[in-house]
Amino acid sequence: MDEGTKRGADAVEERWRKGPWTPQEDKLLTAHVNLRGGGRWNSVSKLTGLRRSGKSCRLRWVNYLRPDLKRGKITPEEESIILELHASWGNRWSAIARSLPGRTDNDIKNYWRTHFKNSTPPSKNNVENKPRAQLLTQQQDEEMRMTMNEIEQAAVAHDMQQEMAYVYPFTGMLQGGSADGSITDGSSEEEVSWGGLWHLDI
DNA sequence: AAGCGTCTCAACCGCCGCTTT
DNA sequence: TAAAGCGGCGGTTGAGACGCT
Repeated sequence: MDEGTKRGADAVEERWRKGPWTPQEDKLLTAHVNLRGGGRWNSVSKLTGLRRSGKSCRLRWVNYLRPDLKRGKITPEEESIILELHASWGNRWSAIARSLPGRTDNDIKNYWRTHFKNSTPPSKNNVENKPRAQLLTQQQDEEMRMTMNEIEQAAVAHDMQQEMAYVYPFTGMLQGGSADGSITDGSSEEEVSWGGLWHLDI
């Protein structure tokens, strides 16, 4: 059965914009996430006035707008991590991405397809044949080992978020916004505020 | 300089599983 | 408890950039 017919929210598709994001849309989304945080992506699209689905907003943020994203080529170190983790986990790109701070599952997926798809090394753990639950347990063990490294990286990401707050100072001008980027309670005013932001010449 | 093939990356689609009602 | 809503994930595609002939 077609997803669009089954799921009501996604079924009204004509009203959603598709295709490449404009700089204005990027700024709106960035400002909103900086102000109110991620998650609840459907409400993000409503509150910002963006004619994008919640899924599309999430994807844009996760793959492109996040301040802690690392740009540029995959380094040899990263490549060896990808190879190692892929041997253990298979195509679990999001899990692999969590072990490579600043890289998205999309980055890794694209990189793998380009460089290794047609020369896949034999998986030492034969991951393709393992049940998902077993994979998850193995993955959790692996992730536990990465924890200390991730804590360090999170600290770096926190610094970068503060930097973003500097880059997008107009977010602080909005009603309900606070200087430290903390999330405030939703109100009937916020739609008005975001509607106003949508019309800002930014 | 033009044509062609390859690479890179942004974005969409469909499915799955968790959460909420 | 079942259904609906939603977020997350993996697979796939298409357009633009780039390099080679």
